[in-house]
Amino acid sequence: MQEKPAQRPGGDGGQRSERRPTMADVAARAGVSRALVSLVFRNAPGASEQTRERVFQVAEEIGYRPDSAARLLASSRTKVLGVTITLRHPFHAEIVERIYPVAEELGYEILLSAVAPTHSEHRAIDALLDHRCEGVILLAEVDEHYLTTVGKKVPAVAVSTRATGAGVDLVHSAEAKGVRQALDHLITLGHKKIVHIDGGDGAGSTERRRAYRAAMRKHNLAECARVIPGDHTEQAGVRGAELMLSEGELPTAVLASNDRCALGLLDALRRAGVRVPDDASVVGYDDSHVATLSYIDLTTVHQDVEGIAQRAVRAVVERIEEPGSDPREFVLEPSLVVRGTTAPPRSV
Amino acid sequence: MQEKPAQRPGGDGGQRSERRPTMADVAARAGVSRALVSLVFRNAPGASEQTRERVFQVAEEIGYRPDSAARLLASSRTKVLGVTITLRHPFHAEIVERIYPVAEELGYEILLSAVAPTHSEHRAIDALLDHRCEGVILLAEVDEHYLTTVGKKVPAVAVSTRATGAGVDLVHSAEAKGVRQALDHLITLGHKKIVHIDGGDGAGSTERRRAYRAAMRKHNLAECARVIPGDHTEQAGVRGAELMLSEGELPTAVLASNDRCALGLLDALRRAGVRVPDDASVVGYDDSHVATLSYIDLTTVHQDVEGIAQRAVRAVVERIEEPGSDPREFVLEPSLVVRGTTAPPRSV
DNA sequence: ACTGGGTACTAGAGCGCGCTAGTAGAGCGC
DNA sequence: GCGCTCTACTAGCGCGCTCTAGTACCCAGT
Repeated sequence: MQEKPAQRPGGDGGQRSERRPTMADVAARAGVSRALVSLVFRNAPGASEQTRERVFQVAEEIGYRPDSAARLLASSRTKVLGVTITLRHPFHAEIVERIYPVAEELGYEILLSAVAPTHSEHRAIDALLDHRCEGVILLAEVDEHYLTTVGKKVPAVAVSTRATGAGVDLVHSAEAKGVRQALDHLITLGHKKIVHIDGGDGAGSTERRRAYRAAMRKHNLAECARVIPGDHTEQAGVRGAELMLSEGELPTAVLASNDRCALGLLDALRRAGVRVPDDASVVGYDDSHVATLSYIDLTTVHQDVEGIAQRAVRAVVERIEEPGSDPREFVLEPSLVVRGTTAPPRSV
Repeated sequence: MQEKPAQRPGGDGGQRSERRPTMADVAARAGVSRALVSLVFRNAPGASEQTRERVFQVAEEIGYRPDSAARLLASSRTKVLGVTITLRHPFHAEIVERIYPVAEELGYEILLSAVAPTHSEHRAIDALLDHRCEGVILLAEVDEHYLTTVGKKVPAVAVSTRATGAGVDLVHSAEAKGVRQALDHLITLGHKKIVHIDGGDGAGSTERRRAYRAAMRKHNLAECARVIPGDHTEQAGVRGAELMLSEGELPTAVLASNDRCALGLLDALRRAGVRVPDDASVVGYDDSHVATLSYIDLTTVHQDVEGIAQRAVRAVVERIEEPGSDPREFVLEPSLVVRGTTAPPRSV
């Protein structure tokens, strides 16, 4: 790596302003008390419209911004919500995008903490707690034991988990219903040999697997049912495809554990000369951003991201603002989105 | 959506502990002064090994954790670094994953703030500043004007930008070198008709576009040079492919703006029956996670993610710990990773 | 015995804010 | 004149921590 000096900034030469202005500075310059400034910034009654404007104007002039840390320390209320995410999971990104506006509407700020290889769920959550979040929304998976512990310290809501024993609010899709819709669609098209590549122990996988088996049974296709172990990554799709291809006879349709898995599957099939949907149909799960892309055009089970975000935020906020109620479970309706990767099987 | 009561947690019934323990609680229980506890937790000298252990033990017993907000308020040093990210950009996720361990090693904590449709760069940065970050690492793009403003308030480093006038540290790849390597590779294979789908005004695009033109000229292929306008999304790749296909005669090789663009391109080409790399070669840029997947196996320009993360963190930290030096620009070496999407052209 | 210099610890003043309790003054009825 | 209420503002404590300037004590050395 090479290092070279960059151009000097013009004008003031990049001098860091010596000290961040505080309320006292604003108060002094506006000729009022510190308390009055506090009042104004909290939007509390008790200041004349005139003074209010004056304070805001002075604040603007000297570049004052209230210090979250201090505010946070002084008030019991911090109005901060913590959110844990798994960076690699696009689904989490989409939920977070929807969380921001809802939180803002309710007057809460969002603090993010990522789960990464060197940054465990525990550390991510602890970081949030240390910053005095009033509540947490857990997108990243957590073991039930720790979830219980967290739930005792602070209002928490876990997304896409079924840890009903942890005593925290739960938000998730009706997985079984989604799977059922997907299978009904495929079976209506005439498919019988429908394989499921599952998501291992990932979020919602158990429910989806179970629902797959139940639906196949219901349609008297129990003997055609087959679950190939996988996970929620593209690799799982590729491995699933390779396994099926090596066995010579392909199923006419595959229900993937999620969209990422479906993508891997799609690509591996196409590489092998299998045309989708002509030779085989593929259904994903999540309806994540990529599924909607024209070149992928994946038939998939849509998760109500907007609803999940809404419910998650509202649940924590409600619990923060009036604690004591029993833990609740919010179940959102999934819906099948039929796109270009499903069609009737050949022989029909 | 349907709501149902979840199971009540066992034992203590999910009672929120009334008050979070403080230093004073630890001090009282351990029979020492508050200051001593502070000492111990800051790992400062001046406490006997015996007392130190005792304090830690008591803290553990009553579940004490130092309060970041208070600590942050009291000390001039907060040891917190802010990072802005664009949620949709996997490349950012990969950098953040590498940032955590480096920051930890240097004793800093990381606070994340996302740029989303309803959460602008400005708001993301402001949120970080309000939480008293000592420095910020900006992965999400910012206009030079605001970058300058931020740089005056706090040590900042911008990743993949060339805003040399903003007076902040800059970290980026030697884009030109990466492009040159890619083109050298293609030309050595025998390609002449090499098209570039560019990244519009996205990070690094101008440099890549310029380098592409320069390299074509150097190899006396200026008359074959062609830039198709695009951006950093899969869509750009698809549109580029459609455009080229509609014109009847395909180039023998395409340099995409980044991996996402290459992916769109790849898929659109394959759909149209164009075999890669037999009928056309494709090169991406970033070497992001997906490129390495076996079913994509994309030849691409590797960006030194580890190096970028390392330099970015070290740069802010150095500037925090000894301010006053001139803004620097760190340039990291890219390297071409040859995988399965490039081969000699047909006619050779 | 008196200093000197450690080590182990403590007192107490902030950090920037929120918030309760209070005051000063204006307006009003009697 | 008096009390009363209402608006517009202020004093000052405390949130949980850091950090400077101490104090108390012990063990040399003279």
